[in-house]
Amino acid sequence: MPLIEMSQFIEARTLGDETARLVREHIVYGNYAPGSRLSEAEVASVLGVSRTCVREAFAILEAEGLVRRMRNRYTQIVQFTPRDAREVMQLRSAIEGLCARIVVAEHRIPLEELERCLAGIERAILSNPVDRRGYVEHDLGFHRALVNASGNTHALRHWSLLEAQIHAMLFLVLEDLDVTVESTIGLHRALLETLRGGSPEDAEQALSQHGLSVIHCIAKRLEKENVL
Amino acid sequence: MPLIEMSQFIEARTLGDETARLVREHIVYGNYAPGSRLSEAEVASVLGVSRTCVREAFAILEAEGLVRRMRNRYTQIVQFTPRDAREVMQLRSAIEGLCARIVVAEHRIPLEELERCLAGIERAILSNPVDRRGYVEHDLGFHRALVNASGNTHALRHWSLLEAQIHAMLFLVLEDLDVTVESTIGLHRALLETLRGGSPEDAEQALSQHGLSVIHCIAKRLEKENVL
DNA sequence: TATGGTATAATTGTATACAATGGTCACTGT
DNA sequence: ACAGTGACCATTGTATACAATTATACCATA
Repeated sequence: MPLIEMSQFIEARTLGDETARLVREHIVYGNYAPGSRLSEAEVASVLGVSRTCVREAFAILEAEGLVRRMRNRYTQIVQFTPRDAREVMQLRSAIEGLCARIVVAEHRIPLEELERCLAGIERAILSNPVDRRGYVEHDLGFHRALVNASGNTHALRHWSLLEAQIHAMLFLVLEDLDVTVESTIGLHRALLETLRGGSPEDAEQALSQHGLSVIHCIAKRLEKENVL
Repeated sequence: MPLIEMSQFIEARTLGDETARLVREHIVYGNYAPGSRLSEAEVASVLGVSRTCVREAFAILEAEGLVRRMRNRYTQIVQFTPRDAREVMQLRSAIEGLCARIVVAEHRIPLEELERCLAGIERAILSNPVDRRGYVEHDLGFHRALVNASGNTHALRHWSLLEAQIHAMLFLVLEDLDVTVESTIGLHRALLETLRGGSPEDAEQALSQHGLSVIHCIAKRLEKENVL
């Protein structure tokens, strides 16, 4: 019996795609300050690729809403305003509400995966209450699992675009995030209970509310950020 | 008094952006058959630009979900399955529901604009009942006006991505669209009445349902399309 | 005939060269 | 001193050249 040809499953990537991925990582992890300018030549030399690939990457990232290319001038990291935070979180809530409804209606709740994310959140908070990075990852993982379980690939695509922006915003306000085991775990456990026991409409409402409830704290923090 | 400097307002575009725009037009108007392959060199020569710009355009269009680049092989127009239609319309419904709720809650219903779109729909159907192109444009215009009026620019961005895909799908099934003045105008008038008189929740529900109701007919038609 | 391998063509991927644009800054004239 | 001008520099925009990969056609062989 021949070995499975893995090459079919490993998606081929061009240097342009790979560059986009690397820069995207830097953006969502807050390594580039919002509003700062990226030079094509500099990124190219740092990554050891040609400017052509970097330009392709920038074009992709602009389509994803992570950078803005000022034609004939420069491209800069998008700087999220409190308004952006509100709008993005509203949109996210709508999508997650939709997916929650589907997931409950079609009995596709990914219980094990959600539990694993909850455990991850708990572990991240307990192991290092100061460093919120692990928390952010697992929290987003929880929601991603839900969206993914809905089976709506287009919803997942759009949610992923929002995730990158949310991730970037959260990493900006990491220090101000007041996450305690009780509140966060409590909130997510409540969500899980609604998913298990509630109607599709209950689930939609719950997820929608959950997303909206975070808007205030992020927006307020960004307010200060932008004043600086 | 000096003339207003228009150059500030006309957004600068690169050839890559412009190429993306042109190809996008062709896709959403159904000039390229779904699944057909686009050659970089051919597009470049037709438009009289270099392959570099075409590649940038393809990268953008892939990020928008309109083409798929098969690395080292070719890039092809995405072919929507009935499942895609369902997923896209579900997502669209969720976003429009959100925007309808906002618009009603914040008393920002763009009445004149919506009325103008309704008139446009009516005119398009009456003037040429066979050619549905005008109808599609004005129908989408109605919904775009609503999303736009919500003031949520991110919702508008994502909705626009969906619009392109929906536009492409509708132009595929134009002949099968059975739109009569009574049904279409009636449905949209009902929406308008709910927006004017109903609660934000009523509006959300109405818009959400409206979008979902069209899924069936599009999906069924695409089923046949894909069999061919 | 079917299979498989090789040379060749066609196409995409990447790098580089050159053009064009915008900004900086010294210089000039009032 | 200050506004305006122009040369220069840095950066982006575009085209072309070349490398790498994939597809095709043909021939040899079983």
